Amino acid sequence: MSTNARFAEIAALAGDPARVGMLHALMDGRALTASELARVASVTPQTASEHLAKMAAAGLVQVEKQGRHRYHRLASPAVAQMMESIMLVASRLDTVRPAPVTGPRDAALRAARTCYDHLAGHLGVALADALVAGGHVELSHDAGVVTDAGVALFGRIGIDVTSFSAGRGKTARVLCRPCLDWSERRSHLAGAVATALCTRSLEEGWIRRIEGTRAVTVTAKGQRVFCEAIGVRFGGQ
Amino acid sequence: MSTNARFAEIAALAGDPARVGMLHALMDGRALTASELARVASVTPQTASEHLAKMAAAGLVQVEKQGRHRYHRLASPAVAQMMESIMLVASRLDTVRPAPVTGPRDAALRAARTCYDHLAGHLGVALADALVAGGHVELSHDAGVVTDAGVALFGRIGIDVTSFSAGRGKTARVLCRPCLDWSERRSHLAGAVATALCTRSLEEGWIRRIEGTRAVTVTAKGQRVFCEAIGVRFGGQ
DNA sequence: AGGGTGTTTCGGTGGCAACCGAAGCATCCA
DNA sequence: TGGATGCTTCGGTTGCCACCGAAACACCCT
Repeated sequence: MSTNARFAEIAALAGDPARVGMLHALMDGRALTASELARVASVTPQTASEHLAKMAAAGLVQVEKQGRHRYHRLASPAVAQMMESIMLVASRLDTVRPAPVTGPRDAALRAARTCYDHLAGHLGVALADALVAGGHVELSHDAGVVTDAGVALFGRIGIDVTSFSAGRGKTARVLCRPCLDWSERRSHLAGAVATALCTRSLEEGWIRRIEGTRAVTVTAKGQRVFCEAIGVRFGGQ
Repeated sequence: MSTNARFAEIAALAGDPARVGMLHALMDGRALTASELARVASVTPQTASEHLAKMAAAGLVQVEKQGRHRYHRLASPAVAQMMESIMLVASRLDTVRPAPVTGPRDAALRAARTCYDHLAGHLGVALADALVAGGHVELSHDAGVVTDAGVALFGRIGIDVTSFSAGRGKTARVLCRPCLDWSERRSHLAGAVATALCTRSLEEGWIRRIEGTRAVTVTAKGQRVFCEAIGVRFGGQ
């Protein structure tokens, strides 16, 4: 198959509303069953099955059999990044937004959500802002670095930045990248450090997943930690 | 329109072989006429017109009228980055490649090409390798920085790295990002510095565009400069 | 004005793919 | 072993869309 055709195949797969629903639901990195995905996409199980078979064949999702369930997950971080980049174009930075009808569910998503393996939404942007303001991270349009002060800060909340790049020598500090947030229209942090921060936040109960969505809530403990350790200012403070 | 539907719309537009051909041809950042795009996509002008109208309406391409020609270009760098990320997924890093039938035209593309605004292909990867090997750039999976030695090197070939981040203060060195090369399967450089390098290379005649494609050739002068200033080793040396 | 070229609009056709109902497998449980 | 549940395969229908020929439109040149 030619390069062009293969490209079109992938994009076309991502171009169906039902499949978009499924892929979107998988964007938090978890593995979901076929019926769960059928539900989020609002199609019957048969139809979902076809979609999933196609996406699996094309290498967009991976399937894992477990008893009578079949768990599906995104095949690779590259797929998640592709979704992000399409979302970015779809959010049309250049045009005025036509009355974004945001339901309550949407509001939670905009407030805080996982973006495959890191934090996004208002929370994600606030964290990035605080880290930059505190001199712990330096961000440009294209890349980001963790400063020495940042290494110390992450160490204080239990994240060993240097461990991520063992053996890489000098690149120890080059561990994050900006990721344009589709709801906030500003950069939040992605990359190894951001992944670690997200993972640790879930482990420590600083944030909690809202069942069935990518949205998360910040717990009271989380607010304290994010405020005191990182300097995030939440609404009203 | 809901977020999901808009996402699907964009991806579906990118999911047609003819449109892929056109978008691909626009990936070097130039603006092409409708008939040129019809030719590269192997469709009649009427069909191309429809495709272009749709893509323009969706915000994928921008149209500029000039006399009886209509020049089309990618609407934004975000679109180019979306294309790149889809290409990456389409190249399937995880599977064995099924006999990549590479014609001579493909060979030129693989050797050296522009990737929207920077250099890719064998040349792009060789440049990135040389810069990393020389300690001028540090790259990780997610980000890259130009070292002090790198700032000096770019200065010697007429690129003032510090000028790119005027007013940004500390982020002066954070100016590049890795971009996985679909033909080489390794990272080349993207970002502001890479853009400047590409632009300057064209200006100074170190590389020359091959008419009608994204491919470029390295001139004798270019070989000398890339070798002596940056330390790139070309085949046979 | 008139011919030539680049581009779009219109109408019609063909093919593909998303969808569902029904039936068939696979797996777990009693 | 029989029945429930999760999932897939099959067959048939429907609707959409890519495509082209023909014709109209826009612009340039002489």
